Formats: sequence, C-alpha cells, structure tokens
Amino acid sequence: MSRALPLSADERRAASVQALIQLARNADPRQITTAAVAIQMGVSHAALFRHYPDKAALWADAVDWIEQELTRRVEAAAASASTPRAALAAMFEAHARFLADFPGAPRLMLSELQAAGESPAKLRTRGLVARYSERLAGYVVKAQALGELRATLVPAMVVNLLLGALQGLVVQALISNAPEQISAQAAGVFDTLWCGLGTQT
Amino acid sequence: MSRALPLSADERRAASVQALIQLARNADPRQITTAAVAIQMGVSHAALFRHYPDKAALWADAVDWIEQELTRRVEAAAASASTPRAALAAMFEAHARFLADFPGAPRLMLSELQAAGESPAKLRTRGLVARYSERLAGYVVKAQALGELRATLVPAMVVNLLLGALQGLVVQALISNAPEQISAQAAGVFDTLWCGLGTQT
DNA sequence: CGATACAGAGTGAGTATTCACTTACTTCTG
DNA sequence: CAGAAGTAAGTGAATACTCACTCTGTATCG
Repeated sequence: MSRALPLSADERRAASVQALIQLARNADPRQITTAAVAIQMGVSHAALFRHYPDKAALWADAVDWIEQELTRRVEAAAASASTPRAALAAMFEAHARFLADFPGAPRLMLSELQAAGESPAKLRTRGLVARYSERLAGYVVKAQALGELRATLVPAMVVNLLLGALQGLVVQALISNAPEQISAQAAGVFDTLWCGLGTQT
Repeated sequence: MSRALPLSADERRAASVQALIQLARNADPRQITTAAVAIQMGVSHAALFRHYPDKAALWADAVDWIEQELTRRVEAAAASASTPRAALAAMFEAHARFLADFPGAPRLMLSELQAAGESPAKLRTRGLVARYSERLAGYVVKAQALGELRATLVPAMVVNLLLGALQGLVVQALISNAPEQISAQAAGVFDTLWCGLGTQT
C-alpha cells in the first residue's frame, strides 16, 4: 500500500470525522469499525490511533462537529427571519437540509442514544439535544408572546413535536433509503404541523 | 450451573423473544449477544441454537412478535371508536401504551432500520411499517371523507406526522430514560397535532 | 402398574473470526 | 536532524456458532 501524504494532526482529525460521517450514511455507526474508518480515509488502521486515544474519542469528536455545523446553519437561517414564526420555519428547513446533506449525522446521534452505558459521544449527544431544544424553546416563547403560536401550549411539547416531525422524516428516509426527500418535504410538514390536521372549528 | 427445565420448542422460542425484548430495553439490540439472551433466559448459550438456526432468525422472530402484539392492541383500540378521528386518537394512544410497555420494541426496530445490508429482521421491520402505515392511511382517508380532517392533506404525510410524533416521544424517552412518559404524554401530543401549533386565523 | 426405550431439550468445551488497540520501526518535513 | 506522521505485524478479548454428550418426560410393553 502506498504511503499516505502526511497531514497536520488537525486536518487529519477533521478528515477522520468526515470519513466516519460518510460511512454512517450507510451503516449503523456503532457497527462501524475503526479499520473501516481508516480505509475510508486512505490511511492505515494504526494511523488513526496516532490522533485519537481510542475509538470513543473519534465518535465524540464527530458529535461535536455535528453540533457546530448544525448550529451554524440554523443560526444563519434564524437570523434572516423577521418574526419568531418565520424563524422557526427557517430553522426547521435548515435543519432538514442539514439532515439531507449529512444523513450519517442523525444516524450517529440516534445510534449513540440507543447504546447502553455512558459513552462520551452519548453524553455529548444528550447535551446537543438539550442545548438545541433550549434554543428552539426560546423562539416558541417569543412566538407565543407575539400571538403567533397558541399560548396554552407547553413550549417543551412544541419543541418535541418539531423535532419529532424531523425524526419522522429521518425514519421515512431510512426506510426508503432516500435522504434527499427529507429536505424536499420539510416545508410542507412544517405548515401542516402549524395549521393542524383537523378542519377548523 | 443447574440444568434448565425443558420447555417445548414453541415455549422456548417465545421465551427467547421476550428475553431479547427485555434486554433491548437497556441496550442497542444489534449489540446484544446471543450469550446475553441465553443468560437472560436461564439457559446455556448452546441451547439457543437448538431453536434458531442463527442469531438473525431470533431477531426476525422478535420483529414478528412485535407486529402481532402491536396490531392486536391497535385493532382493539380502533374497534371501540365511533368515528375515524376517534379511531386515530385511540390507535395513537394504544401505540404509545405499547411503546411504553415494551421500550425494547421501538429500539429493536430502529436499530434494524439503521443497520447496513438486508437482514431478515430489517426486511420484516420495513414490512411492518408499510402495513401499519397503510392501516393508518385508511382511517385518514375516512376522516377526510367525513370532513373531520382537512381534505387537502396528503394521507401519507399525515401518517408520517403521526408516526413522527410517536418517534419524538420515543427519542425523548431515550434521552431521559423514562419510557413511561411516552404513554402519559400521548393524548396531549395527539390533540396538539390535530389542532395545530398556530393561533386560529 | 413398573421397567424400558426413545425423542428432543439442554450442556460444557471448544473453534474460527473479528475487533480495538499496541509495538517497533520507517519516512517525511521544517 | 528532531519530531511529527505513517506503517506492518502483531495481541488479547469477545463473539457467533459447533460438537459430542447428558438429562428428562412420555409412551409402550410385559
């Protein structure tokens, strides 16, 4: 095997995370082997362990990257919206776009949440969800204050429905193996969620 | 180790499935070992392979059991409802109750859907979701015909929102490690979904 | 009704394979 | 030339599955 070009440690770590997320597109992340990640990067198995103390550290690093990238995109979307409702809609769509662009990301998080024990990646995933929910809840409260969103609703439940709807799209994509549809259907799902299923009474 | 009392093959298979679903309550099902299932049943590792040709067959059997039990409960709930909307509400709550009673069930299905390749259990899970969605869609169409549900909505999306909302509850339970809350919050979630998030316009 | 033969459930002790991680060494770059 | 990045070739632990054997409930027969 020809020797890989040396990269800086930072670059190599970034490449490792991308390799893992790429592999997670088609495989259960807990089942992905460190050897598979190394091959995906075009590097020997041993090279991986020069940059990470163990497998768990790489997986944790990947969750960190997910949080950074998701937050960056969702912030940008929210910033360009004029009302809380528009912000929630824009965040929903930006989130969906992220999930469609990196289908490995939700799979990795879901997989960590399913795992027994308390891996670093699982702890970070829980933190990510908590911080993200908090952020959404802020907009929900603002929307309620402006009379855009029914005031009787508990913000935590609203957040849960929004994230649940995205989850539903992810699971549907998992079944049909077509991640791009997540983004395509997002706007329609958000509107339906906002307006309700029932006929107006 | 004292020898286990012999059971009929049918009883032993049923016990195996229950053991797996119990273990799946706290661990990622793909990570559960056949040895762990055997211990959970109070039987030797080798005994398991007297009843199943391989690991995949037991996992597939568990998915079959899930479909039977879920269908039985949801059918019963729908039967006692007078309108399609009431039927959908009752099914939603029965489904939530099932998920709360057997938290290992959604974890097992999710885990199979995440896996690469085409395991028997994954194929069955896909079939289960397809059949279940079909069943729900039937009630959605009836509700639309009776004017209970907005006629402009695509049934498949409505089904997706309903299942997504349940998924959201499952993920929330995964994070807080409290499966019983799935059932407790189900009715509120269904009503919110039905009435919509936004203020009436 | 007691002895016996048999089917089939259960078992302990493996085996081959896979996996995370290590060690001892090589090559590249500043 | 020093130190960082890379590699080949391991190691021990875990895991799915097998094999040759043992126990037990039941049906039959004298």
